[in-house]
Amino acid sequence: MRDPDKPQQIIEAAVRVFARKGYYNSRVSDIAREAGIAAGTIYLYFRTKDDILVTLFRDKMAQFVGSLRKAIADEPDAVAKLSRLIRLHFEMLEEDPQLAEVVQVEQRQGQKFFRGASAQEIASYFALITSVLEEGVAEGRFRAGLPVKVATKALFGAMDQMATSWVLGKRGYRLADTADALADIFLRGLGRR
Amino acid sequence: MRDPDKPQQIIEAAVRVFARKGYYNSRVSDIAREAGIAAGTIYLYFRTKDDILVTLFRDKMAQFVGSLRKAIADEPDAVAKLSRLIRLHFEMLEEDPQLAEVVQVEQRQGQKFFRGASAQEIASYFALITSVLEEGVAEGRFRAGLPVKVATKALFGAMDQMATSWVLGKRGYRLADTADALADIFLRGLGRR
DNA sequence: CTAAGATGAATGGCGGTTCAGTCATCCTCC
DNA sequence: GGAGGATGACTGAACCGCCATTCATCTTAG
Repeated sequence: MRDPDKPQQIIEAAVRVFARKGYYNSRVSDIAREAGIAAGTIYLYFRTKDDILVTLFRDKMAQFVGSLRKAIADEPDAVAKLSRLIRLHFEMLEEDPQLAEVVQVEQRQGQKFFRGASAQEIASYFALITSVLEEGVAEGRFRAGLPVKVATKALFGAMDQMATSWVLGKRGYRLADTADALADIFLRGLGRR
Repeated sequence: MRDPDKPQQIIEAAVRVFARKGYYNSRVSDIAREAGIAAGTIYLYFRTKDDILVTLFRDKMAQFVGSLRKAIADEPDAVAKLSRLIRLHFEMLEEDPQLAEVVQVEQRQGQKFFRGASAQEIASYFALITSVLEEGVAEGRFRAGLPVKVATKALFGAMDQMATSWVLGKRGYRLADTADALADIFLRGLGRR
């Protein structure tokens, strides 16, 4: 009789609370109140407070990468795929500003985040980008001998920084409006000629 | 009679301790022991534990940007400046792996870091990059109409991600060896043609 | 001798976690 | 069909370990 989507509700509540106050300033009891349950109940579904953050990130990230993967599959070539990927990355963050706040600013809690459970989810995003780049090289749309690993990290880092700046700037402009400019830099940077 | 470089010693000790155990797993008493002083002494020089982290970052970052600024001033044009900046950024991190660990992984403790005292130091690094890009446009070495703000964030983000990946990968290769590949991507991406 | 720096044991409070008790729901048996 | 019992999700007040910070005391330089 355990509510099967209570964990989900707790996670959604946690996103709102973390976005508002930051992870370390949030009390487990705050999350409980936001979710309309008692503090103790959270421990029926999550082992620790950290576990909430980790699960939150895993879920959201898996969803994020899944959507991206599906969406770019439609595109005809690597150039189109890359443009679409950048634009979609930005659009998805814009659609859920609270999640964006948490992911960009709160999520990166030291070793826990970077070396911990989240590493795999990031790796799968890297793999997605890498596959697009390799496809582009195979198609001859990106230059032969492109250092794919470097380019993957560079692109991810660039998108990530764009997103972080946007969040820190109180989202005072449309992030997706910068997608073309960023794509342009990278397409030139990766292309032949 | 206050030792004028005791704060510096405490900071250096903190770098070592934070690099080893992470910020949140480090006790103030650990830092004291590492510095060879009593825990209470730290509070003669720093208001709180957070203050140590913030000061650490401010000092190191100001130094970092200062060195970069000085070094690239020698270079003849924006292309050379950009290449030099990327290489130097990487070399400086490689020279002090413990500091790199702290800056890349431990430093980004949520709101404190991003919105707090460190923001200004990052802004000054952004300003440095922006000035190089604008110079490049003025020289005609980068294309006219280059979206300088986007390019600044993209380049910073790319370097930052390269550094983070390198730290997380246990520094199993030479970071500076990737500088040319990264510079290449950006110089093509920003250039004319 | 004095004053300022240094010490480190003691403190306080904070907040994650626990767990004894409550209650709603479902089952069983007369 | 309803009374009583069993189940287990849920509650939230209390606990307790932790550790940053303090301060009475000591040390040392001048």
